[in-house]
Parts: sequence; structure tokens; C-alpha cells
Amino acid sequence: MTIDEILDNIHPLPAASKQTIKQYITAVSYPRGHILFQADRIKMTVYFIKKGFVRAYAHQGDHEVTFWFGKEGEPVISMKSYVESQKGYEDVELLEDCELYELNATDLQRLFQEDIHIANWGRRFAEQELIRTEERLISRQFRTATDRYKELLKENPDLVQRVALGHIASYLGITQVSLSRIRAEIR
Amino acid sequence: MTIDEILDNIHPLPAASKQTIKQYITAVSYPRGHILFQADRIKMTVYFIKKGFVRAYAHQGDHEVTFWFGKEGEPVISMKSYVESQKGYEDVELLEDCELYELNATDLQRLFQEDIHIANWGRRFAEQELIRTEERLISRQFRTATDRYKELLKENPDLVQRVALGHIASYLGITQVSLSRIRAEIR
DNA sequence: CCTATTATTTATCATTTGTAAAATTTTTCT
DNA sequence: AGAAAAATTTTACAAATGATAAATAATAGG
Repeated sequence: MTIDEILDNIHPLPAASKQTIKQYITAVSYPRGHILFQADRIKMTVYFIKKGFVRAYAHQGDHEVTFWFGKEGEPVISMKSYVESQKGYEDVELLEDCELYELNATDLQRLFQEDIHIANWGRRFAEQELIRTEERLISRQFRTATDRYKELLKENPDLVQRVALGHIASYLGITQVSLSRIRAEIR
Repeated sequence: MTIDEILDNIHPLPAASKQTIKQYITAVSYPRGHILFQADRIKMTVYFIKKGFVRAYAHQGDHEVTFWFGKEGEPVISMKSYVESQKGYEDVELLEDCELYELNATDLQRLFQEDIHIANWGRRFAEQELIRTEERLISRQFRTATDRYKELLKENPDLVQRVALGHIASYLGITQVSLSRIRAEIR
């Protein structure tokens, strides 16, 4: 997925504005296991996934709880950093070797003040993250772990193949044993 | 809480821009029980609570599940309507007689195209809703019902007094019986 | 102030989910 | 291919939660 597609997909930009924003975007690659964001650090960076899988997780006492998976075409931010320049909850880890587009959020904030099209692009970006986040909340509040697992299987069959079951179980809010039981039932 | 305070609290606006936006805002009052948003209707309106309590809930089979409470100073939107002009999940009901500020989102969208300060105000508005929504998700995913009830008690003691326990229980994702057990334990 | 209604708590039992450990399967490395 | 390591599933039991119904408490209307 190209950076043009990703940018336009969020909100179409006039050619000049798109050129402006693209000046601040670079392509980067990191290996599986690389930590993109750390819970205890503010990092004013926006990534877009060109290729690969990513997960966000938080430390909960002795174990870690995965609460987001990201795939090709999706943005990766630490919301608290991006929005409030504060530390967030999460580490973000690459689940496989990834190609990413990188954009410094401080540069972006300056562009928001200078270009109304970029300001509205940034608004749409936040709005779309808002909808995604609400959907995750609704899914969590209204669907059973079994249903949510089935949905994950359907939407991201490759992810379920490649990611450790423990991560998926914590994402679903259940133990790995329970997830095994679910898998046994729907087989 | 005045509309000026609410607007500036989201993001400071130059006097001219604030005047522009205020032209589209009206003060309205509705009685307890009034339905502000309906799940099956698109409603392009933004409200801000001047005074009162509000809840959002969705129908889950035969019973309803409350998933948000709003109080003085907070915005009330149907996110799917506001962001995507689509039907959302929720009904929004006034829990007591309320005074509200009302703003047509279609007008607002036009202003976004015309005034960069208002565009950035709209961006900050979405970003703040994003942080709020993420916090709700994190709270749900990482804290026990008991902890979340204690937090609700602390943050909104008056709400816990005035709202039916069934609503609070469904908000916490447990049954009313379980909530009664929790209350008995922490007493 | 009393009664009817509604809301909340308590009790009992069934079901679900978790914990811990063992068994099995899959993956990795030589 | 075969051994070692890691991941997943299964088992047995304990703990937590839900469902239902009964008991108690709170609220509203006359």
C-alpha cells in the first residue's frame, strides 16, 4: 500500500498539501520484535503500516495484555503521546518484519496551523481513529469472547495463524485455556 | 458552565471564529426521560451538557446495556452519525431534566472548510473524544468491575446516587446481583 | 401516614471461567 | 530425521459469576 493511498484514504488532499505533508514522511523498516513505542516514553511519531503486523500491549502486574492489533494500511500511534504529549499505556511491538511510513507528529502539528486542508485531514484522521476505538469498545462490551474470536478469524485469518495464542487470549479478555476450549468447540 | 468555557476548553478560538461558531449554537432544555439520539436514526447534532446527566445505551436482545454516562460540561454525540453520517449503536436518554447547547453538525462541517481555526478546533474535539474513548476501553479491559465501580463512586458520587443500579451494573459489564455483592463487600 | 409499587439485597443452585499441572502437538535447531 | 524446546490442548478441581426467586428496603401516590 503506497503512502499516497494511505493519505488519500483518510481524507483527499489537494496536490500541493499532499506534497507538503509527504516532505515529512520517510519509509523505514524494522525487524520482528522491534519495539515501536514504549509505555514509559513520550514519542511524537505517527506510523502507517506499509507491510506487516503489529500489536499494542500493556503490562498488567506480572503478565502483559494485548489490546490492539494493527495490519497493513493502518496507522500506529500512541494516542496519549499523539494527542496530549503524555505517556501512554502501551508498548507497541512488531509481530513480524515490517515496512512503515514514519511522520513526526510535531511537524504535523505545525502543518495543522498553516494549511486548512491538512488541518481537516488531521481532523478526519482523529475522527477515524475515534470510530475504530469506539468499535473496539462496543465489540468488547457487547460480544462474547467466542463471537469476537470468530470475527478475528474472519477479518484476520493470517494473524490468528501467526500470533501466539496467549496474545489473542489476552486481547479477547480470557485465559489461554478458555481460548483453547473455544477453539475445540467451534472446530 | 457557559458555552464560551466549553468551546475554549476544547481548544482556544480567536474571537471572530468563536463568534462564527456561536451563531449556530442554541440553548435548549428537555425533561428527564427525553431521548436525544435514537439508534436507528442518523442525527447530525452535537450537544454540550450545560446541566444534568445523560446516558447512552444499546439494546442487547431483550435488555439494554448502558455504556456511557455524560455530565455537565461534556459533549454528547452519536459518533457514527457525527463522523460517518451513519446510524450508530445507541439511544441517548436524559437521566434528569437537562439544559443543553445544541449545534448542527452539518453547519459545523461547512465551517471546517472555511475557517482553519474552527477546523483545528474540530480536530481537537475529535482528539479529545478519542482519548476519552480509549480511556473507557482501557478501563474496561484492565480493571475489575469492583475497581471500576469504586472509580465511578469517586468520580461521580451523585450519579451513583441517582441512577438505577441496573444501569450501572450493565455499564460495568456485570449483573445487578453481582453489583449488589460488590456493594455489600466494600461497605 | 399507610399502602402499593418499585428497587435493591440476599440466598440457593447451576454454569462458566480460572488455576495449575500434565499430556500432546508443533516448531526449531543440529 | 531426530532431539530439545516451545506452544497448545486437555484434565481436574477451585473460585467467581449468573439465573431465579424470595426477602427486605425505599419510594411514590392517595
